[in-house]
Amino acid sequence: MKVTIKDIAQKLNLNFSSVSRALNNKPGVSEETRKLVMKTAAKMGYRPNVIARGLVSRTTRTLGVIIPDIINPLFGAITTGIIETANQNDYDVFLCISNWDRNKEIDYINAVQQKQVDGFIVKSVSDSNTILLDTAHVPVVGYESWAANNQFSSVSTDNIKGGYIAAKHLIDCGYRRSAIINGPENSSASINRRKGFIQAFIEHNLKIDDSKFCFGEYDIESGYILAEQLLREHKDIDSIFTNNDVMALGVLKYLEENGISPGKDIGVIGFDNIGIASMPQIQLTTVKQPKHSIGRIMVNLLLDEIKNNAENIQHYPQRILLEPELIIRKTTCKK
Amino acid sequence: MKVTIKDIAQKLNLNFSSVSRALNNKPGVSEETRKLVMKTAAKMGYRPNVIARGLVSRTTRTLGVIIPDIINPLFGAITTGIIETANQNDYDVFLCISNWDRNKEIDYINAVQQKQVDGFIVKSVSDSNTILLDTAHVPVVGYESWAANNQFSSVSTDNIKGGYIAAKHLIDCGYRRSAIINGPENSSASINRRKGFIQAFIEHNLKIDDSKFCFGEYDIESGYILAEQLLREHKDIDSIFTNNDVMALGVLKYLEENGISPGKDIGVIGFDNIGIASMPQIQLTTVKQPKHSIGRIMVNLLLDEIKNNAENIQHYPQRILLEPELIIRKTTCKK
DNA sequence: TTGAAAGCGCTAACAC
DNA sequence: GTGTTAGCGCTTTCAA
Repeated sequence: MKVTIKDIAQKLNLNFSSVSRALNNKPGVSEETRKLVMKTAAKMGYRPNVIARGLVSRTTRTLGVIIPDIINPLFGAITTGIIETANQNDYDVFLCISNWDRNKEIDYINAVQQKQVDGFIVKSVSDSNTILLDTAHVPVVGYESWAANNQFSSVSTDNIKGGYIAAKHLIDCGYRRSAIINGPENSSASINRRKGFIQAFIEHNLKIDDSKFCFGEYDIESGYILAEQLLREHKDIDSIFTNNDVMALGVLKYLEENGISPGKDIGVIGFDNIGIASMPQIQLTTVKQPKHSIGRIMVNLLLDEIKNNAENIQHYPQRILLEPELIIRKTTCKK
Repeated sequence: MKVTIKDIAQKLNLNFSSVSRALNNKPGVSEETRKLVMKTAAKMGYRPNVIARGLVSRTTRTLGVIIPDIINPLFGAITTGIIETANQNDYDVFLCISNWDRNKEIDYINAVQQKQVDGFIVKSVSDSNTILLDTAHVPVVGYESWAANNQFSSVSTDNIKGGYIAAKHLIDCGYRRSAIINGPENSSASINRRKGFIQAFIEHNLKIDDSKFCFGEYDIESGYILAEQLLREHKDIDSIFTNNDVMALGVLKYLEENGISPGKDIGVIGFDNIGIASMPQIQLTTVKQPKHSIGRIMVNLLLDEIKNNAENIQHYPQRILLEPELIIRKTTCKK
């Protein structure tokens, strides 16, 4: 059986509240009893029930994290950053994978709150879910959710800028007829990256054809299929910007299988800079997101809000925008 | 403020236990009040405090998961399987990343129990930690921990067999002078894979040189460094078996950078079959583990034990061994 | 310094 | 059908 403070109080002929004081290093117990209690607790294999403790303190020292997918190394790295930083601050993490499913995400948003997390982080699959975040009972930090009227804080890489520098690089390389493989049509990250991309083309008096935008899931298969489709329908495409590296891998897969050489025959640029992108066999040019930092920053922001909340300090949603960085490798180098 | 059953009881001039009954669809309330309660609860934004509920029921419908690393796609896939299966059974998951740190793992083993998980899954970094698992207060399922006297259940791919089929394949291909890049020296998975590998060599009257075993971390860098070292010290090596695919990627990286062609100049075979292994640019021959199934099976096993535990059914630790599968690609094909 | 008692939000046994 | 009460394991206030 699990041993409780009552068990150890009984054994020592003490009141359980004295045991509690001793165990928590609170004043009001003699050094003698404290030591005795500590020793007996250890001997009996006592483990405090933090659940019960949380009922009293109304905090659980637990954060919720809701992400779409953990196989994508981008989220793997962000999650690692989140868990590390949370742990450093003595928080644990509830991880929920929405699997890009809107309704599952909604379930999770409710679930973490029922589990009394002190706050949570969400990479929302759908902007429409952010209403739920505004009405959350605890602080929330979003990743890549940024609508002007959102009441919760958010962190994001500057996607417009990211798209811009991707396009700028392609243009500098001499590419003129780019296509974009986007994520889902309503993904705000995707929208902003595209916006920045187009902006660069316009600034250089180049035009980019709407028919060369296509949309898919953020996975290898989508990249593969859309590359095939684009290249079949538009013989003039000289470069492809994919909305993330995983999709770019799908593109590279298609190209390799069809004897098209990326960097020579066609330019390819991704987004994220996942680990695999630097493999010599891949050498994918991409726009880097500071993945690990994103996780760390989100947790710090969240913990701040949790503290402010506890101290009744007025809440203002914060928006943190991180710098993207161009990583030039071998899949772009026409000139 | 968070609304509780008392709040809604007060509003409705009901006793809070009636509200509880209504909310939980328990008998003992008129259909009329039930509906009224439901409606008011929804209107007031009531969210049950599952923490408090858990105090009473002594269950939390939460599983702990302790793994070393989430960036490695192997664990990503296993974790996805775990979370999916847990969710299907209405359980949530506490994810802990030990980062290959023995002491951090110990902390987590205690932490999840303090959080009153109903059971937990561990991929232990060190066999010495399994003592803690035997004395856990709740059911435990291990991944790749299998000592004869362990009291907890475990799931593993048949690593001996996996090593064996890897060696057999190399031999069939005509390779005769293999090296092994192992994981950490005390990793039981590593030990077993090596054992099976050596066994195949012996059965074929081939001998394999101890000096060609080297040990490292399960990451790309280790694979890279050890490949360099092995190939510098042993000019005669014709093939390398790495203990996981991530290390194999490091080997491939080294080979590519040094103009050595895997599959032609040297054979490379990995373990796990992570997604990236099938990329046409990589085409890594490997031994597949049924990653997703591993997650699913571990959860099912754990839930079984949780149920048995609740019903006081005698506990016998179970050991489930899954079949590895050879996936032949382009990094081995001497002949 | 220690004990007694209340209460965190909830469920469940028992009265009425 | 509804209210009362006790109690899950713990912290905290108030008495002694």
